[in-house]
Amino acid sequence: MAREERWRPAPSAAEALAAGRLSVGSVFVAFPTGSPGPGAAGQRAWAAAALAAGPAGARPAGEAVIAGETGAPYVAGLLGRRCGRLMERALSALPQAPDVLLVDATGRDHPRGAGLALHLGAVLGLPSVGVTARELVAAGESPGPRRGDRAPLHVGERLVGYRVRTRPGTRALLAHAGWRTDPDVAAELVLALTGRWRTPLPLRAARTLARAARARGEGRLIV
DNA sequence: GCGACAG
DNA sequence: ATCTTGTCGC
Repeated sequence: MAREERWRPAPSAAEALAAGRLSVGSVFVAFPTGSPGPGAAGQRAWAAAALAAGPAGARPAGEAVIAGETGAPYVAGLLGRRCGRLMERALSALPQAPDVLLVDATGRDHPRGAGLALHLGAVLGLPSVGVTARELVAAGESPGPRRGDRAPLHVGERLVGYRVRTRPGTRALLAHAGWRTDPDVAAELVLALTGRWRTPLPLRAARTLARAARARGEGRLIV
């Protein structure tokens, strides 16, 4: 594989979004309500992708929902085997490809340096950034209390991302460098897509879509 | 041996 | 991830 050039929105993620020159694709996988344990192989699952643009990603530009089965049981460090295919299918079903992927998974914070966010970007040929609530193998202090405060996350000596305070009074999120992105772009993008909510807007949209599909699939909702 | 362990 | 219980805020 040829060397991949670093990607970064110019002049900044926030300005590119505001100017309508940057679209973001996000995915979320929902699992059956009340299923016991961390998750088995061949389990029913619903994956939704959301395409967003505009300031803070507030403009919906497309969506896709698919149903399927998990490829493997949940094992920390092997999330791709469980959710990779589902996420790939949902993202590929979007009406158009986004400029960057925002994935609910780790990037370089991984035992082999390649979490699912990084994999998805490589497979789909798109820059990617990871967002999680906690680290896999990385370590770092927690950031200050104000929105925008950040603290570095390291795996050994290598900087792999940042803990980012996206909203005061809530737990910091982890922004992970992914495919063709570095830790600073990851943090910048996550901050540009948050404000009112702790979670980046496109990720929230995908989560809502996936859970609605699950509700329909479980017969809990009409429409 | 014990706890930790992305979603 | 999902669940549960409780609290705060719109």
